[in-house]
Amino acid sequence: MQKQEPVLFNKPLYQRVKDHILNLINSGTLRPGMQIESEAELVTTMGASRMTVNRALRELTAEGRLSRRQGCGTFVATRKPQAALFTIQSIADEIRSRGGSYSCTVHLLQEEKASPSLAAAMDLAPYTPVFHSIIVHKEGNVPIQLGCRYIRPEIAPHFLEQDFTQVTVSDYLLGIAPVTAIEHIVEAIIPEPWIRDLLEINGSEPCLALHRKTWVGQVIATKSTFYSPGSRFTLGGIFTPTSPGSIGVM
Amino acid sequence: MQKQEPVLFNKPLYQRVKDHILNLINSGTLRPGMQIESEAELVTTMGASRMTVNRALRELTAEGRLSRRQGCGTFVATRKPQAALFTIQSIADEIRSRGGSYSCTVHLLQEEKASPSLAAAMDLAPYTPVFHSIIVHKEGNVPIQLGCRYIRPEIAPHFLEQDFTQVTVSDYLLGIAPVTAIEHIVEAIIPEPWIRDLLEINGSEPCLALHRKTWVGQVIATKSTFYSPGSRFTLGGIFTPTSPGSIGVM
DNA sequence: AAAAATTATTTGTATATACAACAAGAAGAT
DNA sequence: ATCTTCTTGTTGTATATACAAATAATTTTT
Repeated sequence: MQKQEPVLFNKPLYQRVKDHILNLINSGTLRPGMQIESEAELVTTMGASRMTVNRALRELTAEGRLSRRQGCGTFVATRKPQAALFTIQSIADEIRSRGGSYSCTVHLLQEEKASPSLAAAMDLAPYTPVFHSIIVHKEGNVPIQLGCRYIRPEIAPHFLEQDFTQVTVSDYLLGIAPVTAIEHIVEAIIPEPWIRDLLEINGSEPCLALHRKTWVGQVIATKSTFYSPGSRFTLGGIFTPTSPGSIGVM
Repeated sequence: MQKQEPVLFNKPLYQRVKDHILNLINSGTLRPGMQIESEAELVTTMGASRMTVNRALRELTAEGRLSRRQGCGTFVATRKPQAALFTIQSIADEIRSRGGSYSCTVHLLQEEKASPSLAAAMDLAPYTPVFHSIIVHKEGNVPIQLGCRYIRPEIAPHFLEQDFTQVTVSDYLLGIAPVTAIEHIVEAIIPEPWIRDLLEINGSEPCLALHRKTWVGQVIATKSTFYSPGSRFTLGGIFTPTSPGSIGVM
């Protein structure tokens, strides 16, 4: 006997509630900051139980589309464009999240005049002033990476006054400007002597260099990160179609 | 009179269940791929109801720490594997490693003459022949990413004869040529209609585009990958000074 | 009028229950 | 032996209920 085909194309109910809200947001009916129906109202309009509605709204909140306040209501999240799409994870968090003790040393933090080659890379006129920082990040006493940054001063006028042993450069910059694009180049190099010194490398071992250009509108910051030999990192990783978008960058 | 401070350090129960699992993972008691207690067992060991346990495990799954299969069990998600200096991880392995069924569709595989802009990006003379492929990768029936590649023919003369439903393009190319440098550019775009069609996107949701240039000596291949909305991936991640270097790239 | 207390609304968490869907193994039929 | 069917255990979803906690509006008191 043939088994009856259920043919249940229907998505789960909580997913239909999520789609319903997303449609209202994407179509512009619900705009950022506006309050949406309460759970109780959605229970009647969608014909779902409150727990199901609650799950839908909770997941949309975790995905950064909604913002909820107990006792107040549910609102369409104001999407700082990059906040929903980009989460740039700091090296400090990375180390602490695996139980290590993080510290860093600021070896240089000053204004310089851009060399012609740097100016070209940053779309500047030669000898324009730029901010330059060199910071070594450590896990315990072991140097992990060396960050060498050049930043256009107009983006962060008070850059030189910051205490980057307390707030990472990334965190500081991300609090100031919305990133619109990132470019990465990865290469294997023989580090120059000054890099070997700061990373406490003995011989002439090859190490990884990751060069990052960050666009903030048309303006540009560049960072070169040098990793101690034997370091590994992952470009690419897990991704799932249901989870919120995030990009972690060291 | 000062109001009495409630001092309620207790986290919610579902959070304590999450912490419990995370501790077992981080301490190494539970290793990637191992099966964890079933919901029913956690109900007894943690003293929570099944719905609460279910919520904890569901959120950990959404966060990429666990992998669940209906009827089978819950497993610690396998994160970064491998060694070698460069390990370019294929999307197929990525999907299979978390228990999904991988498939792909070759929508285009032909020789074309490079447009002036493409030729400039690839360091070619305009209208030089290049190989062009468009492939959609799916997990189950859900399109996950769309890969659009241009390749210099002299690198892979038999490119057009391959069956890329059996071997991924990445695997094929890596078997031929040693990569010497990679460049990534990540951006958020509103996908063009033909991309929306292939990724089965309804509205005009923004999706991530990852553009990769690959140097093989001086020669160049380019790939643009478009991710379905809501996808997340990680650029950067865990790195340890003791483990062999590896770079996974999708 | 201002402050305090109360009430109503809304979200946050937790439980018990139920059934569906899937996977793997066991038992039975061929 | 091999295939089929059944059973069992697992996760996935949905509901009704309950109480806690935060916020806003209202009422009462001073």
